[in-house]
Amino acid sequence: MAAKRSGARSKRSQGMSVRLQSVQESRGEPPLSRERIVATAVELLDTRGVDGLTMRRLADRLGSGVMSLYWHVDNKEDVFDLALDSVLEYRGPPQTVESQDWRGEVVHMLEDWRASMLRHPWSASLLPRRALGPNILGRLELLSKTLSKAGVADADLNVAIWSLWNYVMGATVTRASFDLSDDDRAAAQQRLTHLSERYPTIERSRLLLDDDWSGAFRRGLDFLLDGLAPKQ
Amino acid sequence: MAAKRSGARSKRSQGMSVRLQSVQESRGEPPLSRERIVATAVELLDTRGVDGLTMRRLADRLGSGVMSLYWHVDNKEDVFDLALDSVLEYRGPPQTVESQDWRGEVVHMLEDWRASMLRHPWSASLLPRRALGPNILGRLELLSKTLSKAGVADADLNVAIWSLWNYVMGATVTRASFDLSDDDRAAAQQRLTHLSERYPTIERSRLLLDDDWSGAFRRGLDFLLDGLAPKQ
DNA sequence: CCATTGACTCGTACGCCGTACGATGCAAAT
DNA sequence: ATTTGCATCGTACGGCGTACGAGTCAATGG
Repeated sequence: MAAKRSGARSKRSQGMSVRLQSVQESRGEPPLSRERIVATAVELLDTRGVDGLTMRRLADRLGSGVMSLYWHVDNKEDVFDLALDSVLEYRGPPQTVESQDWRGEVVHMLEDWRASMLRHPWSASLLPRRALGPNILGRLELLSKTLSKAGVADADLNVAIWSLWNYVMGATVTRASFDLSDDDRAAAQQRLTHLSERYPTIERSRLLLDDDWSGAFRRGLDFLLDGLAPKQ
Repeated sequence: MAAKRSGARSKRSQGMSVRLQSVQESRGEPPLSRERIVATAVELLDTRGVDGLTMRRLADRLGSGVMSLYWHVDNKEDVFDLALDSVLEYRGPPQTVESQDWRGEVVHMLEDWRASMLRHPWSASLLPRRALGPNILGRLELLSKTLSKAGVADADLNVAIWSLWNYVMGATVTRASFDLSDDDRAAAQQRLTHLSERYPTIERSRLLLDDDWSGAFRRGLDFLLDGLAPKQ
C-alpha cells in the first residue's frame, strides 16, 4: 500500500544547487530552505507551544505562501521531527583530554540533554510520538561508547544505558507536565488543598512543591552512576 | 481574564439525579454519561490512536449527536484527561498481609504501571501534556507511603520517589516511541543498515534490537531498588 | 535567439476538525 | 397548566492540513 516516507523526504533534490536567491522579492525574506523552516518552527514552538505551530502561521512568519513549504518538507509531521531533532544536537563536553573522565562526560551529556529539553518544553511532549532522529541516536551512541570504554561489562551494558536513558527521559517528561499544570497558580493551589486530604504523604514530604528539580536530578543521577561504575 | 476550568468541569450537575433513561430512543444506546464517553474514547484511542479520536467519531460510536457530548464533558482536552486517568487506575497488589513485603509492593505497582501504559500506547504520548490526575497522584502517594514505611530517610525520600518515577516514565515513553518507529519494517530495516555505519557501538550491542524490554526493565528496577533499600 | 527543462512558489479548494449558539424535547416541580 | 432544569442535537463558523495545478524564473542547449 501507500509507501509513506519512502526514502526521499521531500520533493527538493538532495544535490547542492547553488542558485542565487531569486530577484523576485525586492526587499523580502531570504529564500526558503529546510533550515530556515526548521529554525522558524522552533521559534514558533517556543513562543506558542505545540498547538501554536501551524503551517499557515509558519508560512506567515517566513513571508511565504503556505504551499511553498511543502517543497522543502513532506508534511507537518516532518516539521515536528526536524524541529525536535534540531534542538537535541550535542557538541560534546567543553574541553576534555580524550576519554579520561568518563563519568564527567556522561554527566555532562545527560545534564545537557535535560537542559536542552527544558529550554524547549514542547520537546518533552513531542518526543514520545516521534521517531528517533540522528541526534538522539548520536547521544545514545556516545553514552554506549563511553560506558563501554569505562569498563561496564557487555552483559550489563544495555541495562545500564537504558537505566540512565529512562531516568533522564522520565525526569524531563515529568518536569514538563508539571510546568503545564502549574500554569495558573489558582488551580494549582486548589489542587494542593484537597491534596492534603487525599494524599497526606506526598503532601507532607512536599514532593510536588520541592522546586530544586535540577538538584534532585543530579543526586539521583549520581546515585545511579555510583551503582553502575565498575569500581573506580 | 477568562476563567478556564474554574471548578465545575462540565455543565452537568454533580448531584445524583436518578432519572430513568428517557424513552426517546426506542431501541438505541443507553443514555450518555461521562463514564460511557470515557470508555468509548479509550476504545477509540486503542484502535485508532491519538489522532483517531475525534469528537464526531466519538459521538458516532455512542450513537449521539456531537454536541451532546459537551453536556457531560468540557471539551476535547477534558476527554483526553479523563481517558488517560481512567487507564491508570490501580487496585493494589493481589493479596498481601499489611505492609510486610514493601519491596514486592513497589515492584508490583511499578510493573503494573508500565503494563497499563503499554496496553494503551497512546497513554505514554499523552502523559507529558496532561495534568496529574487522581490515579497518578494516588500511585505517587502509595509509592511515597511505602518507601517511607520501609525506612527510607525523609531527606532521601523525594529523591528516591523521583528516581523510581522517572525510571518508569522514561521506560514507557521510550518504549512507546520505539513501537511507533517500528511500524513499517522496511523503514526500520533501512534505518538499521546505515545505523551500523554511523552508530557502531549501539549496533554492536544490539541496543535497539534487544526486545526483552520487560526483562531489562525489571533488572534496572531491581538495581535501583537495591540502592534505595536502607539495608534489609 | 528561442524552446525546453526543472527548481521553486503559491492561490484555490476540499474535507475535516473543535465548538458556540440556540432550538427543542421531556420529566419533575409548582 | 405553567415553569424549571436536565439533556439532546442541527446548524454554522472559523481554522486546519494539504492535493492539485498554474505560475515564475534561471539555466540549458539547440
